[in-house]
Amino acid sequence: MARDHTHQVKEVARIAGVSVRTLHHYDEIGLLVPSSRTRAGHRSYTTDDLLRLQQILIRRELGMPLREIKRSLDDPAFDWRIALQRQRTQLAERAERTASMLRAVDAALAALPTEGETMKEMTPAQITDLFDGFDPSRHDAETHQRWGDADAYRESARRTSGYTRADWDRYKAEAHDIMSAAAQLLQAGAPTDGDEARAVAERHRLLIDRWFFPCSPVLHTGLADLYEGDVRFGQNLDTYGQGLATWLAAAIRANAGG
Amino acid sequence: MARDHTHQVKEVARIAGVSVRTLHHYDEIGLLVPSSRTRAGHRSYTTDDLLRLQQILIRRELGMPLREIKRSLDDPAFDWRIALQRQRTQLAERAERTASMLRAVDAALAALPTEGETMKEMTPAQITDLFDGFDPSRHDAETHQRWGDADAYRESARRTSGYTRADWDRYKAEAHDIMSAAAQLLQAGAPTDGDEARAVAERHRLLIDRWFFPCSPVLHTGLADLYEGDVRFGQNLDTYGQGLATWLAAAIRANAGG
DNA sequence: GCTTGCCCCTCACGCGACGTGAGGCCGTAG
DNA sequence: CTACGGCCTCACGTCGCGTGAGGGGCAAGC
Repeated sequence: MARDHTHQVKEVARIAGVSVRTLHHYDEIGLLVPSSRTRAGHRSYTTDDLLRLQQILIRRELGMPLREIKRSLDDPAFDWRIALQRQRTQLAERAERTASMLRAVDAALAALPTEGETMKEMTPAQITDLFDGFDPSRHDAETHQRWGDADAYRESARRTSGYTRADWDRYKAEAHDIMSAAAQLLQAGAPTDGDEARAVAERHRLLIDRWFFPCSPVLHTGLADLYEGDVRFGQNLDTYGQGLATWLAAAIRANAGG
Repeated sequence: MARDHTHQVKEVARIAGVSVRTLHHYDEIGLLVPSSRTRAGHRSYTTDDLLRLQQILIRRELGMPLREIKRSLDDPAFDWRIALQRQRTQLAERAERTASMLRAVDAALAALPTEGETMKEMTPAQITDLFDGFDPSRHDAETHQRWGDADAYRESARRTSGYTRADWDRYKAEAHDIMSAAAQLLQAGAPTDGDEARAVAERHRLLIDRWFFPCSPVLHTGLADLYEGDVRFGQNLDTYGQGLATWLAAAIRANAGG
């Protein structure tokens, strides 16, 4: 229990996954001053020092500048609520940016010349689509105004809701195609880890991704569980063929795992 | 149609959401040299330049150093489609990471002592608890594979598959509770943006989050669309009551938006 | 014609969070 | 006694810009 053994720099660096120079730096700026030194002047880190380092690294990962980290750790009257809320808004902005960039990537993919065709000129609207989400002032409108105000919400709602009847019809058609393909494969006895099954799973993933939310392969497996587990949904999916939900879920996992 | 209009720096900066200085910098280091200059020496960006800029910004956001970006973009073997598709998945992963960090911060905020009354100084132990849900090892699995490797991976693997029969029964019971509650509210004519509806939506979000995948409120709205849009699912959900899918979707959006 | 703005230009220094040597001390092992 | 690995302290380099300073171009209004 009494692990009051002290560590020297290289050990600490290895344990924490940072460089020795970083520890020197943190010492220089007073962010992490080792509790003691050996007579030879070598830095000697205690377990408490390691805990402090852990806190430092967590905050650094959150994007907090070192100066702020120092204050937050040294000042007992530090206002955590404000700090955390600021981190929250920063993270929320980052999330928005990432999501918007995904849309931008999609826009760029859509603008790609199809099969050897030459690139067409783009309309201004297409160009702005390319950079949708890159402009900080846009989500300033969203975040600063509490997310819920009319304009900003509608802008974001373009993805999160408000599909038209025609949109739904298109979605249903696309979904139907994929489900039919899956049902055919299932009936033909195709293995869930085969190339065809993976292709179907990937099509399904991209469908979700385009229509609803960023759907990485990993998240897709979670969705597969949801499909498979939710009997209500499974029963209906199975109208396409006995056990289709299970089959598709397995294919999705194979697609993500390989 | 022939939109071969060129843009000057400030326009490009505004569109792309970067500073003019940044564009100057990219010009200096040869990363993005505008195709032409006016006789006055002003930079003049074409649509192709904008496309290149988009690539630059995406890669930058993904943490690629500018020097590498330049090399990869100048490489004659560069394939737009492959690059864009790879970026799609990387962005999706990043979105997941950001979402999980957001939830960790939210959890920390929720764990804060309520209202300045008893808001004395926090003990180091309390602070540690605050960040309990925020173990960097999880994210590092993706970034540099530092701290934890096996454990973190297993944690995530456990989530993505392999539920037992008993697990499913428990899930179904929990889901049934929530759906019943929602059906009751719907029948009682409760508004979708009321406190009760939001509570149900939040319970649903946490259900998904615990059982299937990290489910932020924003992603939850996407799932709501999926619920609402997927007639097959909607029909079944509606066995709980007429129009339940639509009602729940609206409640979810209200819960995310407010 | 001249000023007023607004946009543009080129230096050029500053900054945060380290990286990267240079040059030297400490202690143990051969 | 020397080699070696780990530690130390300067101190300058790097990356991706921010932030002025000092000045030109050009259309609009006085």
